[in-house]
Amino acid sequence: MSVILRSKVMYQLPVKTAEGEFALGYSERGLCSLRFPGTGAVPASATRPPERVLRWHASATEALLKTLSGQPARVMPPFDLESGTAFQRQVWAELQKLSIGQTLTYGAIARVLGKPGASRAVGTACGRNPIPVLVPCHRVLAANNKLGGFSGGIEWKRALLGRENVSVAPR
DNA sequence: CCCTAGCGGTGCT
DNA sequence: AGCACCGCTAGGG
Repeated sequence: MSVILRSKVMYQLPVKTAEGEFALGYSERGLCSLRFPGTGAVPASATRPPERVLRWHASATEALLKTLSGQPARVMPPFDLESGTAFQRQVWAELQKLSIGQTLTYGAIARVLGKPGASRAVGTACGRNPIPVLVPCHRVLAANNKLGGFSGGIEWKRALLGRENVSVAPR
């Protein structure tokens, strides 16, 4: 009777910011995706989302604006991260423990998970994070204070960290 | 700086 | 089952 549900995006709603329009996706369980500006138009919902989703979106909007400005989010919507593998969800859970300006390395997360050789796999899992910014994969750096990668575009990572006053090694 | 070997999880054949 | 792909890392030149 237990079934692994793919987190289906049922509603997509926009968030207008100074940096452009983000697209937030919601399943029946909560926020399940965040797309950066310029990654495709936000499709208009055929039907008006239920109140519950609108409340989630209000929380997510505030949290996103706060995080983009380098301030702690006061509220968060529920996250639906069930689409991930067990390993990915463990990594994403570690990301959620990081507050503004707090960073870890890929290797450190691997060690925390008891898999010290899995730093590269941690990087891949970060890259699959469906809710960047709010699940702060941008706070994971490579060894020696280097920037590492970012699926949403390395300039976004640099900007997000800069807003949080995190200094990163040049090159 | 560069290059290389080794690494683990994932997804596609 | 095999294999290529990766947001990595440590070590060496």
